[in-house]
Amino acid sequence: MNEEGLISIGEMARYARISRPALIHYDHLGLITPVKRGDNNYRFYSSRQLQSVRLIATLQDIGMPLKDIAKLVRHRTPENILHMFETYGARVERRIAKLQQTQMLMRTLRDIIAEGLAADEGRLATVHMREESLLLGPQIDYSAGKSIEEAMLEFYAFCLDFDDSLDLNYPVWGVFSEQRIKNRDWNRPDRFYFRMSGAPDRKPAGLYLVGYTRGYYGSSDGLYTRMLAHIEESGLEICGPAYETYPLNEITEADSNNYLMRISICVRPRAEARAE
Amino acid sequence: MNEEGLISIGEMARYARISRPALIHYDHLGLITPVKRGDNNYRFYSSRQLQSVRLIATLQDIGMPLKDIAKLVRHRTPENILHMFETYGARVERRIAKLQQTQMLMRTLRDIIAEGLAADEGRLATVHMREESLLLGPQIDYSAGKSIEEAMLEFYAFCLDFDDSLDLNYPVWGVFSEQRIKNRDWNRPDRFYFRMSGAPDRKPAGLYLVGYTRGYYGSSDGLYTRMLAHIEESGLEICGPAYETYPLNEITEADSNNYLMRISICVRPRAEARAE
DNA sequence: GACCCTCCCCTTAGGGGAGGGTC
DNA sequence: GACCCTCCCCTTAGGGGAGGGTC
Repeated sequence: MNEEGLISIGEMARYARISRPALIHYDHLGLITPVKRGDNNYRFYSSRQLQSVRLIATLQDIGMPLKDIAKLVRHRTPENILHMFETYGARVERRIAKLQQTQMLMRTLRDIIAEGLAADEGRLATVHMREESLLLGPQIDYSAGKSIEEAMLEFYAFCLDFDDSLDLNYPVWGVFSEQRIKNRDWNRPDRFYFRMSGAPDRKPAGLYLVGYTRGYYGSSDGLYTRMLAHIEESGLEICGPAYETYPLNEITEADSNNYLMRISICVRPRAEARAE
Repeated sequence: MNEEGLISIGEMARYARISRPALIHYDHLGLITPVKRGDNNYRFYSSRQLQSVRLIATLQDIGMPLKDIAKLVRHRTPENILHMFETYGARVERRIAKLQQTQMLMRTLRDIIAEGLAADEGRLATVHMREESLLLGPQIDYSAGKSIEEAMLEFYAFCLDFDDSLDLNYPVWGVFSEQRIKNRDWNRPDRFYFRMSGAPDRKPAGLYLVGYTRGYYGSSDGLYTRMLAHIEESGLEICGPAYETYPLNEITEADSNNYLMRISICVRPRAEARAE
């Protein structure tokens, strides 16, 4: 600080928490010009200018281009400033909502990946699973020779139809009906679904036989065969659909033969067994 | 969609909500390459790639540079992805907190400006004011010939000392002690303060005589003179400090002679009057 | 030694054509 | 007519020096 109570560019940078080059850039744009230049051409700012510098930095931080800031500063009136607060207040609101959505997404993906890492790949386990909320697509009609790729695209379109602001970030998985499993028709899901919190549909809580296997999408035959045998041997019976998920997929694996699939089949003790 | 269930770049752009040039850019960087090129050199993406495109777009949206995304995609493993979620989850958390702070700031500034616009500039009014939270600086010692500019800088330094993550966005205003007002020493506040919610100090609720005047910082003599006369005539007496604020200042006014100052002096009915 | 000045070159992530072919 | 391709030029907001002076 000099004897007039003015501060150098370095001091202003420190107080306002912006860089020295940024202040020089603002000066060049005429956004905020030091109140004085020394005989040595040094810039000197008044402490009153700190508030203006901070406002510029804050507006920039919430995404206002310097060009627009300059225009606003040139034509500043109470009305223009209030109008800007309204516009940008709404933008900041939306931005926060978006970031919170992204946090939800990251947590969901994290849980999915963690499950993949924790999977006991060799074993089949009968466990009680909690209810999950999911967005369930329509029944897929394969009669016209529709491919899985086509069906998946239709599912994406269905999701956008359901909520056109939906970000299609979540992995798409398949549901297989009891009938289809028993028919050993293991490569064509009945429906696709997203697992995401707040979705309208439910995977019911209950007993599921859970198994894991490695491989590219659709290489599930071996696992289904083992699971059906296990159901037979263990006195269980299928009592609902099977859900296929890929806890480890192209997001985490470079080698597509290394994707990790999980199948969970809804089961219960067999009728005869229960009658005993 | 073609017969293999693949989609064109335009379709991918629509589903993933990013621009066509952005997809081409991702392709050039090797970030996400279409599964196929047509004989006409058209790009064709598989529907499975939508998830990857969305992840890239989302990571970019939360501030990850494409270079880092490319590195992560090249070396993707469950562990690396989980680590990235942790790092960026924390960043998003901080970002949200910052944006919420900015919303608070915008609301406060909006209220201040709205007050300035609504001010009845000619009139003096005795009103009951609510408590306000503020950050009060130390008593200013003018004995060593300290200027107001210097004192204000010390106040800023004091604030950073109080909380070094404080953004100095809020306007700085002055408090004048009862003694100083009576001494007609109207140009040097006893303390500076910020008005901001959540601050530790208080402007007490109570009765205040409120007046407004236009002019540059410090041109308050005329208004104080009128206010003291009014207090005398109205059977009031001063019972606490005066608070000076500038509802309209360099933020909203290009002409510095047009700043709007508000003085609120803590008053009560005079003792003799009360005794009647 | 720490600061300040003025060039000047460089970067990121595409947007916007031009010029030409394709469904 | 709506899409797709490959250049190629342009933009925003400074960061990082070089080369030289100042407290």
